[in-house]
Order: sequence, then C-alpha cells, then structure tokens
Amino acid sequence: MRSDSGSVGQEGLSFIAEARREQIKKAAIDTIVELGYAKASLAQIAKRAGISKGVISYHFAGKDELMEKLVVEFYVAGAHFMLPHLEAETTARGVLLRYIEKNISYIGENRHAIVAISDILLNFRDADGSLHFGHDGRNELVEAVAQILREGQEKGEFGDFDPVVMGSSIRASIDMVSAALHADPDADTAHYARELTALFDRATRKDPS
Amino acid sequence: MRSDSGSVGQEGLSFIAEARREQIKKAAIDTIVELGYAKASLAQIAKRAGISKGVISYHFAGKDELMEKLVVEFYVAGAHFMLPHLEAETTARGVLLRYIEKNISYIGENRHAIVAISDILLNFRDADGSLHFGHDGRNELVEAVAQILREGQEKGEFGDFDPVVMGSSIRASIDMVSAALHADPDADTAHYARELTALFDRATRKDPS
Amino acid sequence: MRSDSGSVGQEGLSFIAEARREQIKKAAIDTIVELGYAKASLAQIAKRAGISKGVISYHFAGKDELMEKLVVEFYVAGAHFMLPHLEAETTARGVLLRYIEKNISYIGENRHAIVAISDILLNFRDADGSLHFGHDGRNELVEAVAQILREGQEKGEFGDFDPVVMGSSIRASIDMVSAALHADPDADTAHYARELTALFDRATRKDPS
Amino acid sequence: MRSDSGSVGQEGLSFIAEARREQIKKAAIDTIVELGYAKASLAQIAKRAGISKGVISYHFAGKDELMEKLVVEFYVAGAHFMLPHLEAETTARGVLLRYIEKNISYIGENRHAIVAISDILLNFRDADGSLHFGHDGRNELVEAVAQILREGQEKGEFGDFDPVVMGSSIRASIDMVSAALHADPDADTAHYARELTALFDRATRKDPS
DNA sequence: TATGAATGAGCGTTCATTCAT
DNA sequence: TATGAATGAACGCTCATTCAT
Repeated sequence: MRSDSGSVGQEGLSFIAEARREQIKKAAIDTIVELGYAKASLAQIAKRAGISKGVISYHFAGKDELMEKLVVEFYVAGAHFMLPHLEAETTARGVLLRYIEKNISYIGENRHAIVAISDILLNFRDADGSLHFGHDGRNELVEAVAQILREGQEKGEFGDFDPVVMGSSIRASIDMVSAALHADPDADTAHYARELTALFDRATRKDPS
Repeated sequence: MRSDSGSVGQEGLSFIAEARREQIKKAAIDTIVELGYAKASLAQIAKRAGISKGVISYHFAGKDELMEKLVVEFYVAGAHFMLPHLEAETTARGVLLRYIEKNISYIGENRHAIVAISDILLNFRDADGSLHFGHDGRNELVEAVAQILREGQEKGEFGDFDPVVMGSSIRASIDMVSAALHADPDADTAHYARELTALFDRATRKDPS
Repeated sequence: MRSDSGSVGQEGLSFIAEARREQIKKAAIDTIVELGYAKASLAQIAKRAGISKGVISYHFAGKDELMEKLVVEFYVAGAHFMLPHLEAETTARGVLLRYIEKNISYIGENRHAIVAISDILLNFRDADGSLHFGHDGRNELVEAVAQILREGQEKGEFGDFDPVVMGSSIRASIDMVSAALHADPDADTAHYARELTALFDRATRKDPS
Repeated sequence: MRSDSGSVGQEGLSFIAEARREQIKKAAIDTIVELGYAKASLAQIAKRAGISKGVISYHFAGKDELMEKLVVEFYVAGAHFMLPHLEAETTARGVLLRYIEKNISYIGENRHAIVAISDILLNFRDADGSLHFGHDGRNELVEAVAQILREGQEKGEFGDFDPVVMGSSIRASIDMVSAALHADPDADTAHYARELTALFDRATRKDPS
C-alpha cells in the first residue's frame, strides 16, 4: 500500500484524517518560519490552519510528535529525491559532486520548509533537555558522506584527508546554504552548487605532486 | 587585574557586584548548555547559581541584557585572542590559515561556553520576533574572511572562486567544530585545525594547470 | 433577551462564554470593592469566581480589556437608563433636576458596582502612566451638565454663574453619593436626591431681586 | 525647641535625620504626582531623592508610615493655615464662605502636593484591604462643615436643609478643585473660590418667601 | 547612618494539554 | 471528528522588606 506509493502518510488513516494532518503540518511549517520555533505555539499553528487548538492534539499525540514528523518526513523525501541521481554515478568523485549539487537543489526547491526544519533541529528538545535530533542524526548524515569519501580514497580518486572532518565540512557548507536562503530567499542556489562542488573537488583532489 | 586588563567587566561596579555578575553569567552558560536556550529560564539559572531569581533582575536589566552580555563579551574576548596572531602574518594565505587555526584554538579553549553562545545566537529574538543577532552579525564574520580572500586573489595568492561562498564555507566549517565538541567534549581540536587548514589551503590554491 | 435588547453583551459568543464573561466581570467588581483596584489581581478575581487564573486570560485579551469593559458597559447602561427620563422634560430646570435625581437613582440601584467603577476610573493607567479614563471622560460628563445649564441661562430659567464650575460641583456632589454609599450601603439615596435637587435648584435660580 | 515652632517634625530627631525625612517626603510626593500611587515604589522614590532604597526603610517604619505622614502633615498644616481666618469671622455665613474660600486658597498654593495627597487618600489601603483613610477621616471633614451649617441654622442665618448632605456637597465641590488643577495646573483658583462661595451662599440662604 | 545586595512573594501572561460536548 | 473551554505550571519581572557591612 504505502511502500509502493511513495506516500509518507500513515497506515490506516482515512483520507480526511490524512488531509487534516497534512494541513496541520503545512501550517506548522508556516508558523515556525514566521515566528520561529520558540513562539510557534499550538495556538498559533491552529490559527494559521484555521482550526481549533484541540484538533492538533487530536491528530498528533502532542506537539513533539508533530515536530518529529515534520523533520523525519522532510529527510525521507530528501532521500527519495536524491538517491536516483547518486545511483546514476559511477565514480566516487561523481557521487560526491552530485551529492552536493542535488542536496543544494533540494534545499533550493524547499527553501520555505528548510527554514522551519533547521529551526526544529536546533531547538526541539526532549523533556530531559537534550536535543531530540542530536548528534546521532547529525552523525548519520556526516557518515553517509564520509563513506563516499572513504570509497574514493580506496579507489585512489581522492587525496589524503580525514574523511569524517571533510564530510563534516561538506555537510556544514551545504547547511550554510539554508542559512543563506533564510537571509536572502531569492539567493541563487545554482551558484552555490557550482562554487561548492568546485571547492570540494579541489579540496578532495589528489595532490598534483 | 580587572582595571588594567583587557577584561570586559564594567567599570564602577563593586567587587561583590562584579563577582555576582560573573557568577550569574557562568550559571547562565551552564544552564543553556544543559537545557538549551528555550528552557534556560531565570529560575533555572538562579537555581544553578544557588541564588534567588530576583538577584538576576537586580544585577541585569533583564534576561535580554544578560544574554546580550554573554555573546558580546565572548566575541570581544575572541577578537582580543586572535588579532595578535593575524597581525604577525604577512601573506593572505598565512592570515587565512592562521585565522582558521586560531579560531579553532579559541573554540577549543572555550568548548563549554561556545555551545551556549551558539544557542543564544540562534534563538535570542527581539520582541518583534526577529533574531537579535541576525544576519548582520553573521555577515560581518563572513565578510571578514571574504576580505582576506579577496586580498589574496588580488595578490595572486589564491585561485578563482566566489570569496563570499568560500568565506561562508570556512565559517560554517569552523562553527562545525563547536558542534563536534558538543557531541564529544574531548575531541582533538588540533586535529580539526590541521585538517581544515589543509582542506581550505587546497580549496583556495591556484589551479596548477 | 440578549439579542433583541439593549444589552451590552457581545455578539457571536456562545451562551457559555457569555455567561463566563459575566461571571468574571461580576467577580472583578466584587474583588475591587473588597480589596481596591491596586490589589485586585487576576488571581484574586479568579479566586472569587471560583475559576483558574488562565480562564480570565482566555475570555479577555488581558486585565486591561476587562477593566475597560466594566467601565464602558456601566456608562452605556447608565445612559440607557437616564435618557428616556430626560427627554420627557420640557424645561432646562426640569432636565437638570431630573438628571440629578435619576443619576442618583442609578447609583442607588448599582451601589455595589459604582464603588468598583470609581476605583477603576481613578487608578486604571496605561503603560505610559497616564490615566486611561482621564480628564477627557470626566470633562465629557461635566460638559453634558454644563450644556443643560447654558441652555437654561439662555432661556432665562437660571441665574448668572459659570456653567462649568456649577456643572463640576453638580457632578462632584452626585459622585459624593457613591462615596456615601460606600460608607453606609444602606444609605437613603432618595433623601440625597431630594436634598441635592433642592440644593442646586436654589443655587441655579435667578436672583429674586 | 520643636513644640513651640509649629513644626510637624518628630521629637528627638537630629537635624540631619529630620532633613532626610523631609527630603524623602518631598521625593515621595514628586514621585506620586509623576507616576501615580500604584507605581510609586520605594525604588522610584529613592531614585528621585538621590538616595538608596534602604534609607527610606531606615527612617520610616515602612512605606505605609511614610504615606500616613504625608497625609496627616498636609492636613495639620492646612488647619494651621485656615484656623486664624475662620476665627476672625463672627457669623456662620461668614465662617462658611471664608472656609470655602481659604480652603481653595490652600489647595491653590499646594497644587503640586494636593495631587499626591488625593492619590494616597484614594489608594492607600491596610493589609485587610480597607482604605486606610476611610470614612472616618472623610466624615470628620464633612462633620466640621456640618457643624458650621447647624450653627447657622440655629441662628436663623441659613435655610432648611440636611447639614450633612450640604456639608458633603461642599467638601466634594472643594475637592473637585483639586481635580481641576490636576487637569489644568494653571487653572484660576480664585475664580473657583468666587463661584463656589456664591453657589453655596445661594444654596444655604433662607427661602425669600 | 547609610548602603548595596538579596529575598521571596506576587504580578500579568502564555502555553501544552485535557476534556465534556 | 472537532470544538471551545478550562487547567495549572512556568515564564520574566517588580517590589517592600531585611540585613550585613
């Protein structure tokens, strides 16, 4: 059912309920973009969705579940978008450059939502105060890049460097594009993609000794 | 000590008051590190300082002033730390690599505070909802790096790239070290410094064509 | 009842909400009568209403709105009560004496609320420190009386005096009845009405020269 | 020393202490005039006096004592001012008209302080919520006027009216002049004195039947 | 005497959550 | 399903008062 449709909806929910959930998620993103995570209260989200506060509690176990869903679905959709492009590449260098390029494309095409997602990532904390999307999630993303780099080093395509540090730098630079879009929503993402692919192509290249 | 040093303490305050202010600022940083900015209430800060809530209001005009002080004093101290090293360099490349290295040193030596400072930067908002330390502050830092890069390009030390994108990538990579320290407080910052200077040395180098 | 009457209730609110608002307004008046404006906190009002503090914030935008509503609705209702009686009079003297009499009647019938209303008038201040119901409101009431007096002077019904000073004295004397009721809730308002109409009938009469 | 000087200061206090007390009282009046009773905190009063908050607590048992002193001393001084003029009159009518005239004079000469005094009278409450200067004080003033009126009625100088109601009206009208001064600090008090003496002369006169 | 420092209670307000309808 | 109503805790802040120095 779900698995072949690409849908991120939940099993066993009526269309009406599913539509409501989507409406609420959209309103939540709009609210966070506008007011920031800290002031994005359920009341504000409900107001923007044109519904009553209680509805949100009805459809989601709580504010936390709503936030979690927003982030996870954003990343799942991102993976769906990027994977085909990466699988078409044959070299590690090709995969890396395409990864950077398409990741920035995805950010550019979701420049509205990305602002909210970043805000949630940095602020959503569990009851004990620890970041809900802490280092595990972050490490996972870095590790995916590091793996590409390691493979390239083994194949002799890349030079000598710490793949984890390089991977972290790449991720940080990609995420920086989100921040740049926040500052200037009309920024040219293709320009960032060109510059960053060139930057990290040089940075990962074998020394021309 | 205070009066003749580069200390950021305020003139005209008694030693007792100054000590209390320092104690409160330290407690504020500890609290933010532990609970995050959003949950770092005056009550929590006071609890960690072992004082009553009202004391904070007595020594600071309000929570906002306290937060502002934390950030500004951190950056002022950072500039004090870095400037002498940069002025000792004669080439743009030297300045850039030293900038990266010493910035990471400063982060490493303040690995505790940096977590709180980052959190404040990303979350402290004015009454109108806009980030108090918004893009102006961020751009200022990027622009300082971009200026180094531009000079190097003019002198023929660096290759061809957009200095603003490169500068943003450098800043993002340096800030990434803070995040890495948050995940692993015992991380080897010198290793990060070596890897990142090498990375951006390659990335900014003239094409060997 | 509500919908077709001159009621001051708001349209578009459910009966439950309207009932709660009335209950809160009543509790607010009771609280102010008992403790005075300065100590009439939302907590005290809620306590007397037997509800939680938050309910007041739910039904009113804030304490200020609640206070404003109390005063405005009291005056609107007062005007509704008095106007028909004044319109039935044909002479300025008749209007004046009826104004005094019926105003005191209204006070007598609302002897409880009037205490709170007076307290609000004298103490409710805006954020800038100025009285919310300042001299403009007061002058309006005085001016209404002064206008009656001026007309009577023009028609030759009254003697020679400054209508603003006389009007102020009349208003002050009427308001004094409120204070008297505060001291002795069982005071005979009809007696005050008789004495004050006679007093100002003599005071405004043409000299019998 | 003190007892024959007419001073209202306290026995056994050094000149320094007495001067401090006067300074604090003056600052208190200024503060209440400017901010209103409710916002006239000890901190504000101390600020205007150029001293520390604790000094007030040192010289006065508490805020309440300070407020009490301000009011009582104002009335004592008022009696000092008025008595000689009243004792010079030989008829009840003369005493009444002089009372009104000189009372308004006193208000006019203390138009600054009177604003604060009125504010205290209306807002200073005891711990149980009751007005500290409640009906007893008010009644005392009214009763003084009523006594003049009764004597005049017994001597046949005045007509037939309830002396308490008439006395209340007179007091209310005099106090109204304070309010008028609050609205317009440059108001012509002599004009008010002329109009109100004439008004109550007519109102108390024997019917010319 | 006078001070600056500290306290602790109370303020108005916001908010995630619960629940009867 | 959806709603409006209510809760109760926490928030930043103010203040009269206390007290060691």
